[in-house]
Amino acid sequence: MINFILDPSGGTPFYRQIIDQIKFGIASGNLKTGEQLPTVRSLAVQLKVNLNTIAKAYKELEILSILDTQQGSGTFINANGIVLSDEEKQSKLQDICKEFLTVAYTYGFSKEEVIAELQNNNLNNNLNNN
Amino acid sequence: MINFILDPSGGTPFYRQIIDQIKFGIASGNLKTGEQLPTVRSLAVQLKVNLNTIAKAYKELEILSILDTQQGSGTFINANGIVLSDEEKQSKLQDICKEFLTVAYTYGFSKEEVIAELQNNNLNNNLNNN
DNA sequence: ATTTTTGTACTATATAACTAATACAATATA
DNA sequence: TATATTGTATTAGTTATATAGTACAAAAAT
Repeated sequence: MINFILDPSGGTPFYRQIIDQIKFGIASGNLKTGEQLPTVRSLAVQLKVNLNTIAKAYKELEILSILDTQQGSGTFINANGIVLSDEEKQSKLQDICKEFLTVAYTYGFSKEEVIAELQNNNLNNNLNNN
Repeated sequence: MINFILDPSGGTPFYRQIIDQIKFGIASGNLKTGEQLPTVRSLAVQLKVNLNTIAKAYKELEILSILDTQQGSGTFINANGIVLSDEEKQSKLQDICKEFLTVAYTYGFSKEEVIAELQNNNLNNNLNNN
């Protein structure tokens, strides 16, 4: 379960706020594998936006294999995060690490600093089966 | 020194490609502190875009204190990465680490995996004075 | 002091992004 | 088999983004 909330200021599009909250919900363990998300209509009503805005968020996450959706029944958290081959996983890992280090270095942080902070971070997830 | 290149396909805006290449140039050590970047006009001619496109990239990096620019003389790599107070630095470090871990977890990577890959990464920078 | 070089500001335009209204289609349920 | 529930598709309108053309302003160089 997760409590969706939209911030109209700040400039971040509604659909992206929803995407981020779902991603963080998974990463933090608040959304479990197989769990059903609110229907596009119910969440649209709750957040006072059009149902297409919700559908757009769900769709993007479905393309990433984060969600699993069937017309008629609903949208669910997919089993094992994003599905990639071993080569793709390794390449993706290198990509996101390089991107992250570039940002960190540009801010003046050292590799040791970021690793220490990562180890200190208590964000955890419920999907790992590596 | 750095060799700018623009990819018209791929959808990434020209000005953002320039920003990314400068950031990576700094993170990789190919751009040194105090080094002058090409003038907005010369780079615009070289890349066959309008000078405002270059100016927009330089401007965004100047706001982040990554570049230092003076009308009449040119644009230069600023001394010490982004300038922040200790509190701001710590907060920023936590922010980017949380963001990074969320992405990593969503892809199914464990904290150990990303730390191992970070340690394995040989990207280095020339700005650290921590 | 004049000219050249450098970044800046203003304006316009085309494209993309975002959100909504509403109709459609597939599945589940009574 | 109807009907309700769920996601999907189409269309439209508004706003934001990206880029360019051109004029302006500040600093350096002569």
